[in-house]
Amino acid sequence: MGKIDENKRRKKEALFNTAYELFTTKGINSTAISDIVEKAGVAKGTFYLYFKDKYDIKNKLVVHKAKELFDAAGNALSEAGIHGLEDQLIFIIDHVINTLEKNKPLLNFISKNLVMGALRSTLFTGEKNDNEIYERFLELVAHDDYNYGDVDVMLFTIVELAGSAAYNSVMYQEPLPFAEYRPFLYRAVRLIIKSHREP
Amino acid sequence: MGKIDENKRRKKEALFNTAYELFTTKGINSTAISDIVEKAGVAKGTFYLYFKDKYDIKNKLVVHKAKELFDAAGNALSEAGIHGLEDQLIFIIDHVINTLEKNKPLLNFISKNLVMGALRSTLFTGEKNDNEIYERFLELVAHDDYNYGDVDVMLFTIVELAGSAAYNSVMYQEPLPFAEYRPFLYRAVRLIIKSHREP
Amino acid sequence: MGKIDENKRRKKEALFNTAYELFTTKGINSTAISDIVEKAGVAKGTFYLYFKDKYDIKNKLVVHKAKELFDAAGNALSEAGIHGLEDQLIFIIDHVINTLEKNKPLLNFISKNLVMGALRSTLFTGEKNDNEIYERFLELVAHDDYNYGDVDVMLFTIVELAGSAAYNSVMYQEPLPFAEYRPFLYRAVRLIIKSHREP
Amino acid sequence: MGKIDENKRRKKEALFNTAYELFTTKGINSTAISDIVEKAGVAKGTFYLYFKDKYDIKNKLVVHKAKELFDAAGNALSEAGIHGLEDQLIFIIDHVINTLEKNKPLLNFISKNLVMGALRSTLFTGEKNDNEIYERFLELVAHDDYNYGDVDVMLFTIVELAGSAAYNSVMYQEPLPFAEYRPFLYRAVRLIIKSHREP
DNA sequence: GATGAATGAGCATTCATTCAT
DNA sequence: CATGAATGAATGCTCATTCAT
Repeated sequence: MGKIDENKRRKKEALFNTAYELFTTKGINSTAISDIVEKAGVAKGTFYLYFKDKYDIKNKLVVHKAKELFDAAGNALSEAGIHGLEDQLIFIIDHVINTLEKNKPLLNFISKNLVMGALRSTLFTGEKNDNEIYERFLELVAHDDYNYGDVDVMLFTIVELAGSAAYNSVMYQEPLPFAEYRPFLYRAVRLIIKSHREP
Repeated sequence: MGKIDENKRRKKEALFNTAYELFTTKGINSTAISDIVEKAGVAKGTFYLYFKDKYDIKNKLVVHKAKELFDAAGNALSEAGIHGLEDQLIFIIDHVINTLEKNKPLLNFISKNLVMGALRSTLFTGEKNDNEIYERFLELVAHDDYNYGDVDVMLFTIVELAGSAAYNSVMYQEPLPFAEYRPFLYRAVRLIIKSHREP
Repeated sequence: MGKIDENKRRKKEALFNTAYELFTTKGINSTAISDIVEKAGVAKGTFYLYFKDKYDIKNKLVVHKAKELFDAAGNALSEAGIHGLEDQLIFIIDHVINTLEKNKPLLNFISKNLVMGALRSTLFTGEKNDNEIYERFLELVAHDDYNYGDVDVMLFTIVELAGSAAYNSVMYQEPLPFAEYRPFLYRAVRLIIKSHREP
Repeated sequence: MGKIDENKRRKKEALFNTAYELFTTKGINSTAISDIVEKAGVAKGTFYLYFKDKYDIKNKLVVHKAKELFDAAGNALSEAGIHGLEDQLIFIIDHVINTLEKNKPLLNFISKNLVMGALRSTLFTGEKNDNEIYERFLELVAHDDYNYGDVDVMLFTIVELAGSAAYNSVMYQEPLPFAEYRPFLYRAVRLIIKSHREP
C-alpha cells in the first residue's frame, strides 16, 4: 500500500521535474511528451495517468515554481525583521528578483508564460481566501503605520511594474543592467505605495 | 514589370493580412501555413517565397502592428495640441490603450508576443537614430518646460508599467476594469515622470 | 509477451519484404515511405519505429541479401565436395553469379548499391573475426595444398573483378553474354590465384 | 550574332561547370536545379533551355569527364614513347588512376555513377567507329609484336578489374592503400593480357 | 495501475516545371 | 532567347493519444 503510493508519487514527481528541466532548456514547443517520459524513465501511457497534456503540466509547474519563489521571499522577510510596508515590499521584490537573476532559466520559464503571470494569477485570481501569499501581503499592509486605500490596485500596479521591468532588465540588460536599474525601480515602487496612503 | 511587381505586392499583402487574421482568431500554434495560404488564395510554395516560416511572418506582423499603433497615437497627439510632457505621454498611452481596448484580438496578439515587446524592441533596441517613434518621444521630452534625467529609464519604466498593467486590466478586468483602473495608472505614470525631473 | 513480440517481428518483416519488393521494381528513388507502409499494411509511424529512414532500411536489406547469397553458396560448396582452392573459389563465384543471373532484380539492387559492395563490406571491413563468410574463405585457403601470400589482396582482387565484370556481362550482355564470358572470367581468376601461390 | 551565340555558350558552360561542382561536393541527390541555376547566375527557365533535367546534365558530365581523363592519358602515352601493349595499357591505367587519386571528388563522381561506367559505356556501347578512345586502343593492340584474340573481352576484363579495384583502394585504402596495391593490380593485368596472346 | 507498440492525422518544406512578360 | 514568379503535388517526419496486455 504505502509502497505502491510511494511509487506513484515518485513517478509523478519524476515527470514533474523532468518536464521542468526540458521546458527550461529546450522550450515548451520543442519538448514532446515522449521526451519527458523517456527522460523520466516511465512509460508513455503513465504520463496520461497524471496529466491531461503538455499544457496541464506546464501550468502546474508555473504555479508551483511561483509559490516556491514567494514562499522563500516571505520566509526571508520574517527572519529579516524589517518594518514599514515600503521596505517590506521592496525586500520581497528584491528577494524574488535576486533569485531569478541567479536562475535565468527559471526567470525565462516563468516570464514567457506571462510575465509575473504566476504571481498575478496567484494574487488576483481564484479564491483569495485560500491564498497564502495574498493573505500575507494583506497582513503586511494591515500592520503598517499608515492606512492604505485600494490595496489590490496598489499591489497589482507594483507587481506589474516590477515583474515586467525587472524581466527585461535582468534578461536583456535593457535599458540598463538590473544593478543600475534597481534604484529607479524602487523609487517608482515607493512613489506608488505612498500614493495609496490615506490620512 | 509594374504588373508583375504589383502582383507580387498583392500576394505578399494577402499572406500578411490573412496570417494576422488567423493568428488573432485561432492563435499562432493552431494556425498552419496551409490555413494561411488557402485562405489567402495562393499556393503553398508562394508563402516560402516571401517568408521563412510561421515565426518570420509573426515577427514582421508584430512590428508592423506596433508601428501602426504608435504612429496613429503620435498623429493624434499632433492634432490635439497638448502641452506638457506629462499630458503628452498620458495622451499617447491613453490613445494606444483605447485603440487596443476596442480591438481585443490585436491586444492579445501583440501582448502574447511579449507584452509591449513591439514597442520595447522598437524603442530600446536596434539603431535608435532611424527609429521614428523613439525620435518623436525625445522631441516631446526636449520641448517640455522641465529638464529630465535618465530619459531612457523613464520611458522604459512607463512603457513596462502601462503595457503590463493595461494588458491585464483590459483583458481580464483584473484587478479592475480599465475605466476604473485608468486614474491609478495615470497617477503612477505622472509620479514616475516627475521623479525624473531635474532642477 | 510472446504475442506482442511475435507481432512486432511480423510488422518489421512486412516492412522489410515490402521495401525489398518496391526497391527492386520501382527503384529506390521512386519508392516513397508511404508506398512501403501502404503496401505492408502498417501505419506510417510504425516504419519509424523500426527504421531511421529509407536509407537505413536499404542498407540493412543489402547486407541481408548479400549474406543470404554467400551463405547459400557456402552451403552448396560443402555439399559438392570440391577440392582445391581454385575450383572452390570458382564454385562459389559461379554459384553466386548463377543465382543472380536468375534474379536480375536482386542483381540490380545489390549492384546499384555499390557493385559487390555488400560482399566487399562483408569481407574487408568491420570486425573480421565475427565475419562468418570471411572465416570460411580463410579456411578454404588454409586447407589448400598450396600456401598463399597476401590472401586479403587475392580475395579482394577476385571479388572486384568477378563482381564488376559479371554485373555487366549478366545485365547488359556486354561485351558478351555471361555464358560466353564465363570461361574468360574464370581463366583470369585462376591466374590471379596462381600468382599468389608461395613455394 | 556571334555575340549572342557566345552568350549562349557561356550560359550553358556555366550550368555545366556549376553542376559538376555541386554534384561532387553535395552529391547528386542533394543538389537541386535551383541550386545550380542560382550558383551559375542564370534564371531557372534557362536550365530547361539546355538540359532536360538533372539526370540529363549528369550523364553529359560523366561522359565529358571520362573523355577528358582518357584523352589526357592517351596524349601522355604518345609523348612517353612506350612500346609493348602490356606497358602501354598499364601506362594508361596508371595515368588515369593517378589523376583520380589527386582528384577524389572526380573519382567519387565518376565511380558512383557506375564504376568506370564512363569508360565502359564509351568503350563498349554505342557506335564504336566514331569512338576515338576505343579506336586508339585497337591501334595499340594492332601495333604490338603479338597477336591477340578476343580483344574486346581483354579490354573489358582489364577495365572492370582496374576500375573497380582501384576505386576501393584509392577511396578507402581497402584492402591496402593504392601505392601498395598497385603492383598486385598490374601483375594481374599483365597476366590477363598475356592470356589473350595468340601464337 | 503501468506499459509501450501502434496509430495516422497533421504539418512543414522542397522542388521540378510552367509560362506570362 | 531569357527570365523568375508562381505553382502544388509530393513526401518525410512528428507526436499526441489509444488500448491490448
